[in-house]
Amino acid sequence: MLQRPRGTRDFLPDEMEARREIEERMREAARRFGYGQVRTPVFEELELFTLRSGPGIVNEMYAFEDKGGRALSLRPELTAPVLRLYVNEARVLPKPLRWFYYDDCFRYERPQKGRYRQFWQFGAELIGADTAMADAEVVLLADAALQASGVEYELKVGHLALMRSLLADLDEGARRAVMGLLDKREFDGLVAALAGLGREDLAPSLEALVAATTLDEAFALTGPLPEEARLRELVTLLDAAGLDYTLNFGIVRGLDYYTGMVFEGFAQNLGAENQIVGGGAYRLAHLFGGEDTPSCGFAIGFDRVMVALGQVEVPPRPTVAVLSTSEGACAACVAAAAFRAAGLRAELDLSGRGLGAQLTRAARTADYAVLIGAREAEAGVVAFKDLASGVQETLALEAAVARTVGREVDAPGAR
RNA sequence: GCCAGGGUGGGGUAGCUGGUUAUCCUAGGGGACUGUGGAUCCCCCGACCCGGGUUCGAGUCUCGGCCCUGGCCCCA
Repeated sequence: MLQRPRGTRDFLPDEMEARREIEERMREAARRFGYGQVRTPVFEELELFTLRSGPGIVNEMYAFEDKGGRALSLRPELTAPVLRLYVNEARVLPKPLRWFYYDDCFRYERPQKGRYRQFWQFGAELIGADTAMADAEVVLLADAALQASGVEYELKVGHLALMRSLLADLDEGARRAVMGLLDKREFDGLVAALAGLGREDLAPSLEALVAATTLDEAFALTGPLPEEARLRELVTLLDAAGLDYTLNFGIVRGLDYYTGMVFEGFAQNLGAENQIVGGGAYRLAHLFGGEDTPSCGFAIGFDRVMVALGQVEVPPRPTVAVLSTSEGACAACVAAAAFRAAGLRAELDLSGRGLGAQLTRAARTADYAVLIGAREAEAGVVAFKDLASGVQETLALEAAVARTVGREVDAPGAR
C-alpha cells in the first residue's frame, strides 16, 4: 500500500474544522490590525533562500532542478518570499505595507513532536516602518493572534544591540559561536569558548545580560547605546498596551539580518519543540535587489499551536437529516435546499433503507430530522423532529425551516 | 546524520518461554425491522510492515530495510 511521505499528515474533516477555526481567529486578528493577506508560490528560486539563510540550508530544503535546469526549492519559510514579492511588485506602494500570510512550508528534517516536513506558518510582515511603534505593533499583533487562538504561552522580548555591543571586539565567527552558546544557556561551554579567545573577562557581563529582566539592569552592563531610546520607548508602548511579557536579552534569533528588537514565544506541553512564534526587526529587501527597507515581522508555528491547544471546541452548526421514502425523494431534495438556503447543514439520507433505519442513523449525527414519506409528499408538508427533545410536528416546509433558524443547539450528546 | 522505544483487521488491542482455524473491543456492511431513536441479538467484512536467515513449523527467535513516536543535532 502506498504511504504518505514521511513527516506529512492527512487531515480529516473534524481536524480541518479545528484548524480552520484557529486559522480564522488569527486571520481576524490580522485584519483588525489592518493587515491584508498575501500569497507567494510554493516554490521559488533556490537562491532566494540561500541569500537569506546561507548555503548550508540546502541540505534541509526540498531543493530540486526543474526540467529547464533551474535550481528551485519548496519554500522552507515565508519571510524571504514575501520580501521578494515586495521587491518585485510592491516597491512603489505607499508605506508602510501591512501584510499577513498563512501557508505551508517544507523542510527536510527529522520529524518529532511539533515538527513536520510540511508545516504551516501564520505570520505578518510590516514593511517600511522604522519606529518603536512599528516594533510594538508587530509584537502586539503576534500576541493578539496567539491570544485569539487560546494558546497559553510565554512571550519574551529582547534587543540584539546589547549583546552585540558586548561582543563588538570579536570577529564574526567567534561572535556567532558565543551567541549560540548564550542562546542555549550553555555557560560552561561559554566560559571555555571565551577562554579560547582570551576573553574570559566577558563571561560575567554576558551571563548577567542574559539574566537581566529590566532595561536598567541591561544597560548598566553595556553602557549607553544608540538604540537605548527606541528600546525604552518600545517597552513603554508594550507596557501601556497591557502586554504580558518579559524582557530577555539572551534572544539571538539565528541570522544576521535581524537588526534590533527580537521576540520569541514558548508554549507548554510541546516537548523539545516548544517555540511557537519568533520575530523581530530586520533588513532583508536589499539582499533581493531592493532598497534597504526596514521591516519587522513574525512567524507563528501553526501546527505547534494546534498541538499545544489539544482539543479545540468548534462552535456546533445545527445539522438537519432529511429522511425520505422513495415517494418523498423529490420533496426531500427540495426540503434540503430550503434548509441550506437558510444557512443550515442539511444531509440527505442516501441509504434507501427504511425510515426506522434512517432515523437510527440520524439520531447519531444530526440535531433535527425531517421525514418525508408518501403521506407528507402528498400533503405537501414535512414531519419535523427535534432529535434532542423527541418532539415531532407536521409542518409546512417554511415553518420547519423557521423552527431551526437562530436556535441554539444543545450539547451535542446525540453525536 | 545519531540515540531510544515501537509496528498484529479502518482505529484500539491480546497472543511474545516458536505448534490446529490469531483474541477481544470499536468502526463498517447486512439482518431481526417496508413509517419513527442512540438499545439488544445474529451474521458478515477485515490484520501479523517488507525481505533474508534459523526451524519439520515463525506474529513469536535472528539479521537487514522501511515506517511510526519521542529525544539529540539543527531550527531560517
